[in-house]
Amino acid sequence: MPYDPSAFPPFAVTVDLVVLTVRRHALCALAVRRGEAPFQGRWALPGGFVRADEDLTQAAARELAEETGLHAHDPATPAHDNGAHLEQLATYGDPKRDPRMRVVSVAHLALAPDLPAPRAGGDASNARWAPVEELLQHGGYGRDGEPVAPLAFDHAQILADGVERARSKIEYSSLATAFCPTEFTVGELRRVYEAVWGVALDPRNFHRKVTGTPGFLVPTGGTTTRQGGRPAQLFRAGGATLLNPPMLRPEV
Amino acid sequence: MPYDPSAFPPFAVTVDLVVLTVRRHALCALAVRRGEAPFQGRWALPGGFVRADEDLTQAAARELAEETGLHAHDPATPAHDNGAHLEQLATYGDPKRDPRMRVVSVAHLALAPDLPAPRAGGDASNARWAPVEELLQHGGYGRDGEPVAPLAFDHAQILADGVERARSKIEYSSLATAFCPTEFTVGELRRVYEAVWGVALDPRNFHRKVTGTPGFLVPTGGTTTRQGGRPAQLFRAGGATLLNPPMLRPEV
DNA sequence: AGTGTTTATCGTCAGGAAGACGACTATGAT
DNA sequence: ATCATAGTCGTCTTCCTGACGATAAACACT
Repeated sequence: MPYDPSAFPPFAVTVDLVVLTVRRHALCALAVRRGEAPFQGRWALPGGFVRADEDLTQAAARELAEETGLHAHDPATPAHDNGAHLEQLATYGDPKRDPRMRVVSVAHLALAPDLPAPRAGGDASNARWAPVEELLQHGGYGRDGEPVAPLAFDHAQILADGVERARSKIEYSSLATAFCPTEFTVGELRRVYEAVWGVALDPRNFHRKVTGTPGFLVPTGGTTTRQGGRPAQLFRAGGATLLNPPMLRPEV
Repeated sequence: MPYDPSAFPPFAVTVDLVVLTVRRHALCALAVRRGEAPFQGRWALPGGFVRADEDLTQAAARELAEETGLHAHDPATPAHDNGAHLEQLATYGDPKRDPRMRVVSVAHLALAPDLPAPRAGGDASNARWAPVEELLQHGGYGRDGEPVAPLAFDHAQILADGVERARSKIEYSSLATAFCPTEFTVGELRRVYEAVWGVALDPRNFHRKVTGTPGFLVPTGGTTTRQGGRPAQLFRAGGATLLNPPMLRPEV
């Protein structure tokens, strides 16, 4: 039976990106300002159309590189090479999510260390890192006193889903190291957990947990650095990707 | 700026279903035989095109009802009403996954109790419950001596992802009850875990764990039934959806 | 030099949960 | 009556966690 184009309705397929990082003790997401209707001038998640010959992951990696300069490393890549972690998040396909046409968006979640400055088409004023609480609050006013408009489309929902994925996934995987540079201290890793979960963790118990889990952290031998206080050992992420038993997220 | 159809390539969007159940102590998935090319005559996961005015979840629920007669209950629905659990799994969009055209498939995972007999377009010979190991083994021979062909398209990968999702999700959620009828015993629930994980669990420790987790199981008062041996208390799924601490999957 | 501050790291202790199993109970089958 | 089968209750040991005391090694002052 030959291919019959009338047998199915055509869709546009996009990828949207939830790019998370930790800056100044807060979990932040990359937002870009929309230059055109609909939602012109509003903040949105970065994203774009999937090209005709492109895999979904390729499209997400391409958009990520275009927006941040980060190259995603394949989850298969063993060692932490300071590229961003990239994984598929979920797909959003409400018929009315884009008023122009039928668009199905395959959202991806990317986790990056703090380093990069955002750039959207070379124009820095149209891209920024914003604390996720700020992007998710509906109505009210941001830190700068400017009234906060909700994200465009269903991007608030996508962002919330991405944040929730990140929060739960660092419990039982070594994913939190994706927020850290190649070499990092136990304290830096702890501050990642604290920022992502929005809680305070006991430094001693945290240290015991992460250093006691085999394969999670490997000391780089080369040892100290500073962040104030006593020098700390430097580690890099070990081969272990699953954390068993998991790191427990405190209640309440 | 008006909508410009030439700005993006058109895609076909489908939903594919990983429908799992537990029968005769084995984790089984619903497979349908393809009636047309490509992969004519091969087994595949049930699925179909998303309609122009349909949400992705609606499309998955519709396909599920068409193939099994099961109606999915919304995850928001509180009580276990013997409908199937349905959730989005992942999206597959390799440019070459369908030789005819560019198809993006949003796979969904459904978990159902044992009861229903499969029916695909009214023809029972074109649909069956098959143990997932049998569907996933490449080459070799099935229980009936018939040579086993791999599933059509990338459905082996989708099935494997769905099985893995189910295996990990019953660890920390009450999802295993979706494999049980409305009322069930602790032993029946344990046999679900054993079938999904492919391990043996200690009946005493399992009983202590599930009855000791508040909100997980509620006794129906009406109490006994038989499955051989001493009568057991009947329970139904409680309101708790998260299992903390999780049920531990035995190693090795 | 001495003192205070900050962060890192090691240790101790009590409570909770899980694995291993023993023991007892209530059915149906022989 | 005896056995086989499942369900349910306890016990004991071990491991992990949370709470928290104590020490160590840097820097910023005075």
